[in-house]
Amino acid sequence: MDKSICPRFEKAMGLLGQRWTGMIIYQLLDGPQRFCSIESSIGVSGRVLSERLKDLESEGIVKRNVYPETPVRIEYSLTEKGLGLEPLMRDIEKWSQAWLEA
Amino acid sequence: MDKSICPRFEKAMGLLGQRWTGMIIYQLLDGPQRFCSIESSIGVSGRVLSERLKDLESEGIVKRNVYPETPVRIEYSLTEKGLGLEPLMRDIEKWSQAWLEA
DNA sequence: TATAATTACTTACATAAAGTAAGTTACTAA
DNA sequence: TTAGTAACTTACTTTATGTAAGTAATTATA
Repeated sequence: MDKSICPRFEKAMGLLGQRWTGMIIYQLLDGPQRFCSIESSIGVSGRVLSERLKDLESEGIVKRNVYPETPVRIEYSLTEKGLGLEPLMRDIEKWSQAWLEA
Repeated sequence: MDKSICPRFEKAMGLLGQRWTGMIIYQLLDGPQRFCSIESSIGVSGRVLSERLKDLESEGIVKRNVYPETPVRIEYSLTEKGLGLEPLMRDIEKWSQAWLEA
């Protein structure tokens, strides 16, 4: 094993290369959203969504906001770090428009 | 399920969101490379690398070049479509430099 | 000359990740 | 009172990945 690749790049890829992570972030670019809304819009299972949101929160990419109304409302949003991924997401959009069939 | 997300974006994410795919493409940005070289540089198993290269080839992102020398030499390189992913890879680099610890 | 090594894989088997469906707790609307 | 929604969790099944060994062709080494 040579492993000359930058460990930060590797870590970023480890995050983004996980199933659903990119879709969740992309979805949150539209603004804060609730659990069930993310779930239904991208088609991820609750089991995995729950797992991913926890990971992303612990990485400081997503923030969990609790609004103590009745009933309580919980929204997930991107942090500054998470918003930093927008250019990247736009590149994926552009590439997919340019190179993939509809 | 609402699924208002662009199907092309979804497909792109389905590709890039697979384990190792991004690392393979990133590695190939440095130029054509042989199987065992990719294997050792990113630490992917031969089993999965073989699978991914076939997928990427069938998607037209990677090209398999056979040089009939003795012994035969096989190199993998990015197609134009694959090279189109460079800006995206550079954005991941930038983001990881800006937001992740070394 | 026999043995070991390399390249580009494939195969078989074990473990980890994801999907599915049901369950939970708190609350609301009919 | 019954049904429904939101935000999850749990148990179980299926799929994906990791690990290690095997293969075929060729080359280098003792």
